Amino acid sequence: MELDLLGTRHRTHYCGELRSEHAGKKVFLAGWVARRRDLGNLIFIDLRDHTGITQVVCRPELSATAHAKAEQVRSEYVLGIEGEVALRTPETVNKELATGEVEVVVRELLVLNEARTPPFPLDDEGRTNEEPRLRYRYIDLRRARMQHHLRLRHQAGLVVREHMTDHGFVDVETPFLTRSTPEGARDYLVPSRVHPGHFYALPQSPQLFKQILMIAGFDRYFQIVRCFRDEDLRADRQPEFTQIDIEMAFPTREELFGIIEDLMAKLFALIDVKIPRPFPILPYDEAMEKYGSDKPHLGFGLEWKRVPLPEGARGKIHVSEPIKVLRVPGGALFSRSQIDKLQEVAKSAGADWFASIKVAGDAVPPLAKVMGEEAVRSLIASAGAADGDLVVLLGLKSQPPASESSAASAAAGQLSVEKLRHLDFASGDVRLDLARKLDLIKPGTWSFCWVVEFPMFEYDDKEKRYAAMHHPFTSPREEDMDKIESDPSACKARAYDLVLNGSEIGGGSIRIHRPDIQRRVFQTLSITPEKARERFGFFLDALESGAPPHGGIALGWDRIIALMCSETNIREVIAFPKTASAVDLMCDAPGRVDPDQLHELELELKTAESMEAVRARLKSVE
RNA sequence: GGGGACGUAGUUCAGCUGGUUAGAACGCUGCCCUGUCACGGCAGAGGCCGCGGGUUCGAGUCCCGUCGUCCCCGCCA
Repeated sequence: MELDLLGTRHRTHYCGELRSEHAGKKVFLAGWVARRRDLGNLIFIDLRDHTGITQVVCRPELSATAHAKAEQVRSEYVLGIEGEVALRTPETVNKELATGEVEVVVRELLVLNEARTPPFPLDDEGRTNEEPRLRYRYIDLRRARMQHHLRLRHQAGLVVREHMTDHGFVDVETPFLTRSTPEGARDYLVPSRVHPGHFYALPQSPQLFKQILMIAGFDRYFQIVRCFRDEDLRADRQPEFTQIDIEMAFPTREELFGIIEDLMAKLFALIDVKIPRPFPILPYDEAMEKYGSDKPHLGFGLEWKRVPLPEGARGKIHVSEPIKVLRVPGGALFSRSQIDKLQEVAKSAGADWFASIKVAGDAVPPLAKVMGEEAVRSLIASAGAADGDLVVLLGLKSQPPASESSAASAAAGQLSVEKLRHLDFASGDVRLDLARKLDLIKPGTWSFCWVVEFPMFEYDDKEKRYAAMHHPFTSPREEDMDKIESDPSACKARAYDLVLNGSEIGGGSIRIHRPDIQRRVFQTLSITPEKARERFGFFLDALESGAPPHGGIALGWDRIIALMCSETNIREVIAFPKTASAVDLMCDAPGRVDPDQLHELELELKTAESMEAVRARLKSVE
């Protein structure tokens, strides 16, 4: 159809703005056709923009041209409407609509653009699958929900910038084209045309840059920054994601926590949530014991305890110590099959020994037959269970000792650090499963906490070496400095995570600012001085140039916004996200490139076919 | 890299132990309709049942492979 030109006309109001007090006003609206109801000689059009919907009415007696055009109009056409705001008669008021007391009577209708029939309905309340939504993201983003999420994200960004600025933090941009540092996640590489055979890497985080900014005397830095990781995706992980990157010189942990807690309070005020402060601070080991997680959900009870086997049970069951006990209030009412299912969860979580005790009056639990009544009673007592409760027991089986008295077998009865962590994590899975089954996770709960005192090092069984649990620039606690070499497993880090409702939304640490300590940490991590120089030489030089004590944190922006929007998937708060296989369905990235481009970069593809050819040649040589 | 779920009309789905011409709702197209707002009425169009192979007299349905989407583990702050 023939399209109209906007000319010099300008919009006087948004589609969600008009109220009864505008009655009689001449207005010009612009927007998309959400719906058209053609009653013959009377046509209603719901005109939509990001603010809402206004009903416009076309009558042939007022404008035959406008009415004729309105007959041709279809969903998602772009219209300009000139007309008069009219009060609706009481019986035609639409209470569902903010603008429902009025309508715009059309004098002139401009069809500014046509539109293809939408590939899916826009008012589907989330029923459309993600694949078509991502392919036609420009349609999907027109929905009120997506508009809300991205606009809230914008507002939240303003809060961050204002808050950080008020506290003396300076927004400094750091490079996207940087150097590959093969610690941690896989890098996205960018070939250099000017330096053939050399590659930039996209930053996994601006970690070293922000530390260097501290050395450079910026004192306090922040950035809302994109980071890149070439790892497999999840509901809460994208190959490119955004973090609020923060670093400060001469920090105390408490000061940083205060700044971040204030920030969180301001952010959640945007969704009318008042969050209690200060946030609880949990040492890592306590979080692992009680909640079986390094990102515990504190929005409900159910706390595990590590306990030794009761005296009487030793030798009767072959389980390493400690075991874990949990009181489930009211759990004595669990059915046999409910308990069986719990056991399945425990086993698939990695706890190979599971038992439960129903506490019901004087009834003797079956477990007493195995370990004796005394032992059972002592376990009930350790769990703090009372009548009507269920006590859940979790453990890892031990090999029956070969000879009673050998020191080796005594040690076999005790869990190693790694095994204990394994058992703790299993208990955490069971706890979350119970919470879901007992419906303990209430919507509207905003349970923040800090987890602190993470282990500095983690022993990697496969690589036979220690790895940094946070990253290699994290400082050990001052009182643990002597353990860097002597007892790495016991060395705690000055690292902290921010957790909300069982989701990790931030992590950081006080950094190493002294080159001597950095060298010692590298050594424990089996990073030779040569390797350290090759990878981080520039940074080590900077550390030797007057690095102040410093530390910071990075907040997972996508996750925070998703939580604020009550979304479980961060793709819902990212305008143009990628699928689980890191594909952009809308623009079909990644894609092949022109051979000329490759030639310019002096790159050559080893296609599957050419690899086959190479293999065949090797075989013929043998 | 591994495990699980799914893939049928534009969309969301149904399709039984394999059986004749693959359905529904919404959407779409045309006609009718002056107070609708999920408008209504009548008529209609629309399908490589993801793709390839196999089993079978016969496959949307069973088997194998492959591709895609989602979730989880590994991996990753």
